[in-house]
Amino acid sequence: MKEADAIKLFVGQIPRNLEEKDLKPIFEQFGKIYELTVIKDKYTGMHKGCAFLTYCARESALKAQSALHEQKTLPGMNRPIQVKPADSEGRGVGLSEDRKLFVGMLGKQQSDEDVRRLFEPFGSIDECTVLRGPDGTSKGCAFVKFQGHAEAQAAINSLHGSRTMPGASSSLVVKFADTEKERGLRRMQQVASQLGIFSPMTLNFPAYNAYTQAVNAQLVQQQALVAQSAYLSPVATVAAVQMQQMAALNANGIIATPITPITPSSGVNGYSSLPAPTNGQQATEALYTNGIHPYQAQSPVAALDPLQQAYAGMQHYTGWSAYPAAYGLVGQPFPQQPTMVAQQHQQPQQQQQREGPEGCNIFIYHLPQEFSDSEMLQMFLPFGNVISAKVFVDRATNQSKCFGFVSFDNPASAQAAIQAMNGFQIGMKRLKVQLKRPKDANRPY
DNA sequence: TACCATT
Repeated sequence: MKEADAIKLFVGQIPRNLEEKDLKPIFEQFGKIYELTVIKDKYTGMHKGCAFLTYCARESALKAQSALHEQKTLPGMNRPIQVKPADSEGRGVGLSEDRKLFVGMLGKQQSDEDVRRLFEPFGSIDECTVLRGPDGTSKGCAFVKFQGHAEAQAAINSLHGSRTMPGASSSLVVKFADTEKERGLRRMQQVASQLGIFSPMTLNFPAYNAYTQAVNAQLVQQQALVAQSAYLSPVATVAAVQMQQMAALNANGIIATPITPITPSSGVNGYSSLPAPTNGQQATEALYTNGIHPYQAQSPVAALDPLQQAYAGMQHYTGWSAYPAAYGLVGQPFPQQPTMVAQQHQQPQQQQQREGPEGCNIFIYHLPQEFSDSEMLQMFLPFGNVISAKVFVDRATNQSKCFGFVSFDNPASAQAAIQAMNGFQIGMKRLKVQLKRPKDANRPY
């Protein structure tokens, strides 16, 4: 079926709305395709914007690479498509991890070529890309991949901090790019800052002892929940913990006050009788000062996958663990254990825009710009079985329109989600969460 | 002060 020396290609810069069937015509003009797979998130099934492509013939792969790589830009993308042998094909060349550099503090006007010239003296460059925003302006940083680790290290040694580029606010940064684990962590931190939660490392507030004690007590419960749900799915676990924390913080005005008041179920954990910290930072610091976090050495989390470990890791750094106070605090009965992710684990495919029965579908507005299907899904997973989660995207720019729909398989979940999340403040905005209007609602007859 | 996308 395929030649013994066939090459598996990695294809990058694919719009997330294109599936295999859409991509096939683009690639089959270079030969018969043996396999074409869009890369999706293992747990959520979300399109990652790239794919693997194997032609039956080696020659077809070479033709496709030379015709397409960096040559053509797919609609909605701001960089040309990437077509090159997958990392797994690398013979002799080391993993990209230890030879790929992140370069920061570049001038906004520096191009790929400018950066390449700067790094050329240190060795052969495989890849050199300035990162750009949706409007095409440089983010002032780039990736530079050398063929070997030593060359990359040499570039760091002589270039890092060596000069200040025109227009840059400080001297050139040259370091190894984040590993996958670090990227996960960084994403979590972004979400954390979206929610107005800050690193305890940067703050120095006095500890809240009573609060800290209460939180400490809750940690036991939290560990139990984590242990339980770990059997379902790591993401579901994380989502559940995260959402309970968020919802509870929200309910207590620690990071936000919902427009729709949530009545704390009093006395579930005795929390309501404790002095509430006036803001998230104090809570964070209090916990951190005592060195408490829910994922100690013996925690059941120890054996979980990298994604979850990334979350667990973040708790060390960002003090996310400072917000567990919350258990049982959400007025709304806490949603049944989410199972959608676990199911999807077997069948990650065709997560189309399914709609639930009337009363099961909710409309969410004022989503953060950077929330995609995946983030919104995670946000609502804890309220029940999610049938679909769709953020609407501008077709021209591929940018979120900041609203979307989530469908559950039962009305109670939808109500729980509305109750807990309507008015939830994120940054300067509050989520609007309400039942989706039935299709024919506004039609006269 | 930013980290694209590798099953």
